[in-house]
Amino acid sequence: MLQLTKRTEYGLLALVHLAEREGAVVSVREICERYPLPRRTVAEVLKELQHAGLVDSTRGSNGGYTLARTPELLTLGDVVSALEGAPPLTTCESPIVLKGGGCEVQPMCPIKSPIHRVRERLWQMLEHTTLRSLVSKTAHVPLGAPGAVESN
Amino acid sequence: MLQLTKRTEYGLLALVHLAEREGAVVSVREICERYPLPRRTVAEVLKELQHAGLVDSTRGSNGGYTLARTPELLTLGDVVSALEGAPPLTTCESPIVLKGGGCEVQPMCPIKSPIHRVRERLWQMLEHTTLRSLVSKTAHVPLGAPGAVESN
DNA sequence: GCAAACCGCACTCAAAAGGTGCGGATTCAA
DNA sequence: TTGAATCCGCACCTTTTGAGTGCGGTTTGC
Ligand code: SF4
Ligand code: SF4
Repeated sequence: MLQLTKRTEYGLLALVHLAEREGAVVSVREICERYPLPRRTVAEVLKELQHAGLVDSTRGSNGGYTLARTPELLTLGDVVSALEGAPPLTTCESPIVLKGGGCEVQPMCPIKSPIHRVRERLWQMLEHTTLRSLVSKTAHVPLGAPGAVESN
Repeated sequence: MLQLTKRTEYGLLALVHLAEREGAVVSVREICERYPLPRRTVAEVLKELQHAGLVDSTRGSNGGYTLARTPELLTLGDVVSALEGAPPLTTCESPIVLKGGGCEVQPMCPIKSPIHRVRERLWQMLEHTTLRSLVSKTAHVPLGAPGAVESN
């Protein structure tokens, strides 16, 4: 399904919050007080982002995460790539799996090449969308609004 | 996962074949002799495409499917839309589901708007890719190549 | 009448996504 | 020193989605 995973959304939200608090060490708890997200899963995602080198972690009592680069150098593509792998878009062209022998149609596939082209474009779009552009557009939203949601 | 479903690929392959045999009534059997695909599932897909008005069906002994429009007017977007619904890209912005009450973050979501923008772009790409462009690029491939695949 | 094709529903099976349990290590601060 | 807060790592479970099939029916041409 042509859709981003929830994990990716969580990651983006977390990164946006990290960017807003530029430089500060931010705990998962704080992120989940800002947005009504499952704490544990967000932690999972942050861990993956740290593995991918997008954020740095500080352990201990006042620990948390910080951006590893400036928001200008952090793209949507980086996040997607870190959390979902490069977008294959088709079953073949996937650098990861290729299990089960791959697609039988491949040698005669007429749609492989055109779809590959679409994939490249999509990827370019993602890589040209920086975290900065996500933050700036919402820097003026009211922060104090009590959402009053109950999930976790 | 940012990926097209196999059903969509099957649909595209079928449509390409229909386009190649312009106007002719083509049976599912013939498509599956051309490409090594699970016959039954392709039939399922064709049925969906017919429901969406992309192909016409003819019943009976010499029955099969034909394109409902010319390849120039049939876009990748039409196919994806028919088989997967419009690409939501995010959990919200999905015109179909919205079950479970939708996303709790929505009222304060900083990434909704930018991602929506990406989605629009993607959608435009898909809608500007016609079936014709898929066919023409492979009109010269050798058709008699015996792939020698065993599935189905 | 028979065979070939589409029609329609519902059902199973497998994979992916989403989320959690639990114990451990690290740091800070009282 | 003690304890609370935080990240760490692995494995596990549950829900959702995707892929494919069973089976009987209807339509059409020979
Ligand atoms: S070879 Fe063609 S049909 Fe097979 S996975 Fe790639 S694009 Fe899809
Ligand atoms: S509101 Fe934001 S977090 Fe929620 S589904 Fe939409 S984009 Fe994702």
